[in-house]
Amino acid sequence: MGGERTSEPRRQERGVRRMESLLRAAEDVFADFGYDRATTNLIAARAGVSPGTLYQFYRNKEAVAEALAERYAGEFEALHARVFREGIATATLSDLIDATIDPFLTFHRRAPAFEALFLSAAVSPELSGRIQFLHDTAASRVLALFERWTPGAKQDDLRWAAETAVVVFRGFLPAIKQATGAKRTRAIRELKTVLTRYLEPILGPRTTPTS
Amino acid sequence: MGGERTSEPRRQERGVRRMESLLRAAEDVFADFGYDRATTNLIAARAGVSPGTLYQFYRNKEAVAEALAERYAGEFEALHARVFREGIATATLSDLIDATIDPFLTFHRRAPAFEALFLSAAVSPELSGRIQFLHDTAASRVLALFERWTPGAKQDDLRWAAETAVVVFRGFLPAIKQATGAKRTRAIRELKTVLTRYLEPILGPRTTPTS
Amino acid sequence: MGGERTSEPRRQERGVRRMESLLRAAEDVFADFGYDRATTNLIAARAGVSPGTLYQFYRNKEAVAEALAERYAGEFEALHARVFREGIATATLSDLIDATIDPFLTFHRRAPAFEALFLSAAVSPELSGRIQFLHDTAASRVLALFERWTPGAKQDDLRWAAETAVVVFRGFLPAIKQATGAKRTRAIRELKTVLTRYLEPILGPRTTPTS
Amino acid sequence: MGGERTSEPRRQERGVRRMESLLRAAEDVFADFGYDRATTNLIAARAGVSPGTLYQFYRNKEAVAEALAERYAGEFEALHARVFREGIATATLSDLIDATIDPFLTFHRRAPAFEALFLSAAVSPELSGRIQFLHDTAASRVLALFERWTPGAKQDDLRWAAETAVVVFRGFLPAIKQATGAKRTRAIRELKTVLTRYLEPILGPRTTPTS
DNA sequence: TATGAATGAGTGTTCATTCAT
DNA sequence: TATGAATGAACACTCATTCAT
Repeated sequence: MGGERTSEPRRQERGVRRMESLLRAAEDVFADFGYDRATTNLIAARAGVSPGTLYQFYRNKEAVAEALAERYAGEFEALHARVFREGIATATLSDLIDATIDPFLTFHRRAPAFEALFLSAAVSPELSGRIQFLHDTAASRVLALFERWTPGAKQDDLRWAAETAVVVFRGFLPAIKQATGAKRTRAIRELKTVLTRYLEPILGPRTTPTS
Repeated sequence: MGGERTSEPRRQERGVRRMESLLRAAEDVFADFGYDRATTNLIAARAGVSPGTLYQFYRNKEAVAEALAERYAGEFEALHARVFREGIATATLSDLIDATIDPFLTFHRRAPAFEALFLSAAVSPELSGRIQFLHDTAASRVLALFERWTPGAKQDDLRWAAETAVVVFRGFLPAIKQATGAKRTRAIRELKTVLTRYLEPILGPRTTPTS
Repeated sequence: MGGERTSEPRRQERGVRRMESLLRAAEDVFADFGYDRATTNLIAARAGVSPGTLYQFYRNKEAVAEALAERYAGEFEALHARVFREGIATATLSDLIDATIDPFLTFHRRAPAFEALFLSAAVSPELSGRIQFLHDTAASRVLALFERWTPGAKQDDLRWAAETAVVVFRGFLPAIKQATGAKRTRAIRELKTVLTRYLEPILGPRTTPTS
Repeated sequence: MGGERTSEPRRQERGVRRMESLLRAAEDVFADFGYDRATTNLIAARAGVSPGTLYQFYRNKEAVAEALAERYAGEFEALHARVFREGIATATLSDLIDATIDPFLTFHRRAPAFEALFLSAAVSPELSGRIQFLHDTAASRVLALFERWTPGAKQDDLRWAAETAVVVFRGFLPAIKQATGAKRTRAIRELKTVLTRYLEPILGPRTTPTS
């Protein structure tokens, strides 16, 4: 009886581990080849299982991508929650930008397939929707941050500033990911410079957040 | 005599027209589906010919993409030559940015497959090389422009400024392409604002170019 | 335990059976059409499977041909080892020729695609190399046989005699394969007569092999 | 009027020249690639004309091969007529073999596509028939020669001797074509030795032809 | 649940042949 | 007659997906 009981969770556990390893494999493969050129067989092989097994856990290739996207979205969300939490206390705009940019750069370094998934637009309505959602989420979080930072500003200007900040950040990602060492450092510095100079006139240099 | 003369070229003309129509079809298809999901049969069909005809003019799918990329590169180059010509005479940095950005936005609107070709890195070494080349070309042209504009500045700073300007521009492209009407206008304005504010401290607000 | 043991191999067994049936089908098709005109789809169909299945076991058409050639080469080698074994004890040259020719005729009757594969030179470097190797192997085996039979003879003469014997044998194959019944018997007799009369002055009519 | 008259033949002349150059090109291509891998476009290109032109003179690929085969057959026939003419006056069997073999070796060296055409059996009933016909013609010519040489012999034995001689000759061709220099000479010598030793008991060493 | 064999529609590509000029 | 563009039916091969075990 006890054996029966424990065997069930054990199976689920194994299943979870399988899904985990498949997802990791998919991450590798999507990152290396992009969504289109990635094959489910290759993902399965890299996870050390047979093609059939992959389809036991994911309905199809798209579902694998979506599961990965979901995970990314979750981590992204958690990161947002952490980074944009109410009590973000920085003295200067420059500090604010540092505090915001750096965690996201780390995130992107640890999510190698993020670009591959959220760039190949034509994948699926599901995914296309999700990328838009992520972008909007990011923008509205940034907007909220801006609002807290500069309470009196015009909503519309702040909205565009937030949108722009996100666009600039995303635009820099490829250049930053591709660079290493000193070049990477410099590229990041330029990104922050761009944002600082753009945002300063809008947000003010050292306005203190209200809360 | 005239008949003789025109009879020979007429055939080549037909071929040239076919290549043109195939390239236009390829532009459509690549723009709609991306390189990977585009099929040669679909390109041929959209050009109104059979698959074999495509292969009479292009060795394979990659060759079609490369021909299109070549054309884009040529137009890009011509645009560069025009935009970054020596005597670019603008009073203010803002004007300079207008004079530079606008033609490129027009170009990108008229080259719908540009992104599709120059984004899917894994297409071919040929193409991967070309994208890097285009980027470098753009950056060095911008650098030359900056040098003429601000003769005294530190080379390295200008180089990074140029690089960054190109990165920012490219980063904005998707957002601008996707927007229409007032949103598009505003997006472009934000792009220019970003660039202006970023470059002003480096180039000075209204330094006159030497030549 | 036994169940465990057999359950794993059962899958491999199925695969092995498939490879076998594919190879047999390929043998038919290559024999009927030659390498060039044989199609992988036809081979798959004759094996009762879909095209994809063939490619699960063989990388491409050439690989199918090579697998078949490999098998032939193996059987050929085994036959050689058997026919040209040390203690070949025949009283007369005629007997020797009988003992040598007959098994090879049997082999060639049972290897219908042998000619198709080893004749169409342009198949692949792999195959082209193999045919030369087979020929050389045959010739050197025959040479060794001759040397044992006629220890005192001049090496060079024996080498050419061996080469010639192989050439004559191969030359007769098409005529023999095409003939049936009495004609076949007679053709074989003529082949043996040709060889006997050619070799007698070189090897001597009834020299006994030393070992 | 005279102009009209001469223009007609001139056209035919040009046509004949075209057919000639096409045939020569086909000979090259068939020799290099074999019938199957040869393409009509390549033949046309090597003849310096367009594909369409080829089809103006030959109904299809097979017809090109047949025309070439026809030419070969004609030359072959002429060669036969010359070699096997009534008054062949040689003192010894060895001389007879020399007088017969050598011209045919020359012929085969000058007809590079002969093997390619007459080996790929599966080409067409036309061609398959022709190869059989050529073989039979050769055999019967040889038979006639043998009959003149040895009037008293048994028809059936002579017929098989003739058939065998042809088979042996054909069997040696690849080996001889592939060899050069001293090896070629030796290979030819072995061929002649094989034939001499085989035929001597049947034809007698120096029987004089009756006529 | 896991395997890996099996499927088959679809992709890029070729090439004998036709056709408009 | 000559051209070379055009055709389209194959063909080799792939890969997402299913299925028997």
